[in-house]
Amino acid sequence: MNLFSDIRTAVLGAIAAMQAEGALPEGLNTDPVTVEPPRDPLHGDMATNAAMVLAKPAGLKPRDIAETLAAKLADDPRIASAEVAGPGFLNLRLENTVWQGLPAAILRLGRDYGRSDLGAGLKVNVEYVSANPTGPMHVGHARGAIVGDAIASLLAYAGYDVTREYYINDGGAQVDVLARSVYNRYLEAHDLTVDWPAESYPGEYLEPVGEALKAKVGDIWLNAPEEVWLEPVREFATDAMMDLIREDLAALGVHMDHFFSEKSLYGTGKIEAAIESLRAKGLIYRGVLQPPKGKTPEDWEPREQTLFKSTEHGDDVDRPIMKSDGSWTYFAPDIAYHYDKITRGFDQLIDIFGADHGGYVKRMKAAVSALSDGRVPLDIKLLQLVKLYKNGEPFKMSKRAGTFVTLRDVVDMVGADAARFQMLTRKNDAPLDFDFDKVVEQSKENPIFYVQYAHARICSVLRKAAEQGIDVSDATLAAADTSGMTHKAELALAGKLAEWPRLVEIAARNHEPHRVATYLTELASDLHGLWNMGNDDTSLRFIQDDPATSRSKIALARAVAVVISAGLGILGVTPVEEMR
RNA sequence: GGUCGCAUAGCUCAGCUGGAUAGAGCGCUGCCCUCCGAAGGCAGAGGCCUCAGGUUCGAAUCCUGAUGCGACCGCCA
Repeated sequence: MNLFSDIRTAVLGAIAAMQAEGALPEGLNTDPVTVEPPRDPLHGDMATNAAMVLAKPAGLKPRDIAETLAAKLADDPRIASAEVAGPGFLNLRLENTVWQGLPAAILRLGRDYGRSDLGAGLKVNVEYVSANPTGPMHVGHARGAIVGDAIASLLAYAGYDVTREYYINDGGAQVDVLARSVYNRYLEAHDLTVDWPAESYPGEYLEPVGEALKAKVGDIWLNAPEEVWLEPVREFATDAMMDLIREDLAALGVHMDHFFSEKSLYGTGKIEAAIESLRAKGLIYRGVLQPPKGKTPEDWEPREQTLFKSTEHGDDVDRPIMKSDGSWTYFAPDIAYHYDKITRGFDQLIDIFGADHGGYVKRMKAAVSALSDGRVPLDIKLLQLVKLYKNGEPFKMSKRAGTFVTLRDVVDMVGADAARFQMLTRKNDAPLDFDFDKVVEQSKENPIFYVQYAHARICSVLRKAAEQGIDVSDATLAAADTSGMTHKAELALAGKLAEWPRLVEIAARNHEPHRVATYLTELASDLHGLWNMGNDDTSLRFIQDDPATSRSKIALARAVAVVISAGLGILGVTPVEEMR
């Protein structure tokens, strides 16, 4: 249920009635008609721009349309008044009964209040994290994991059929480097001394992998040439790394539906098939690229390569898909991977990348556009850096100094809930400050605490009421008589709850889960405000002398808790019932 | 040089995909617990929404350009 769309439907009905009477021409596009909360509550409960957006196509004055529309809408039993204001706004005031009925409706629906059919079951693939399987994940990966996961949850809540996917970069040269590093650890496990080349992963986390390899194969590869062991060690090592990564993700509460191996694209004809698909559209050719404008690399020399004509789909230059030695560039498997997603029937694709991959957005979008003939939209979210702080001081990461912060470190230090909420308080294209002390601080400065505190306070009221023998089950609360709910603070809180389904749709449409965090903070603020009003005006306290009145007050509070719980659920944060 | 992103209160940031007098937290000033959790709340002060054009009934929001900051820039993923 969504009060804003309900009223919008009423507005559209009134417009249709005016058309039937000849007061408005037929065939008007009503898509731009919105019903939204006015910025200033004094203007009413809801405002519509209908008269203003219809004025021009209808050839009429906005205020004239608004006057007629207002008269029609005033007949709606839910609408108390409709007033024309400003350049042609129509300010609507709803009957108190509408707000009074909201808590019961929310309690009946539970956390499903706010669910939307916006997605209409469309299949969406959200690809995120996709860290190279060469070591433990660091804080940057954590942001990607959390944001991707929250987008996936948000879209699922908004009615999309969502698949969470991880692309394992196990096909490139870096996994060979990993394999050699693990082989070194394997040699060390046999008490041999080894040389570490510059290109290697000397981290201690590979020691147990070397030990495990020794335990598995014994000494059979000690003197074997690389051709013999490279392939099996690579597989052994990447499996071990993926186990590590899966554990790290689980610690954050992230669970993928599908892991897609880049390696599975090689030698299976999948890359060739994807490229053939492009070739069939006339988008593959042999050619020589110009050097990048303004910055010619020292060793630049013209080379003929196999190119993808990405410029036909919005890119700035065509992109190489095959190196001059005939092997694929990294772009080729990326094309094949996205081709695979398209052929699996996804209607929309979302990729979560680090900001350092910004240069690949256009070519990737071009590839998806070409492969799907423009049918499948690809949205790429670029995540800015996470800046770490400790006690307000910048915290520099350094592998050598031993202050390299892994994803697991973050979870161990602040917990998955605090980490998740904090990472979701900023939009993706803004850098994020992450202070290890502030995210666990118990004060209103810390939004996660502030929201949790509101939820805990409500739970506290429910416990207290139950102790006094008041039945606070949702079913009983939903049946409470809320006709006494007339104070403007209570009605305003109900109004905030009415915005939840609308906010879900806006956030989902934009793939912006941070809006949920922002909304929850506002909702918590309203709850705290009402709570404190109870200090001066005892009639606003949730628990009253009379059980029936108590139930009607508690119904509103409980509805707030339900929405907080639903919102936190989307963010992957567990609502707490008491602060300790 | 090119591409992309960002620019809003002293600081950190929201701002509903174009709406009315631009919001919150911190910091500053002054208040509120005999009362469900004060771990909270209320009020005040604080703005050229970087700048210049444009689009229209209307712009912090969309377009163009400028300035500043950041990321990236042909066989590395």
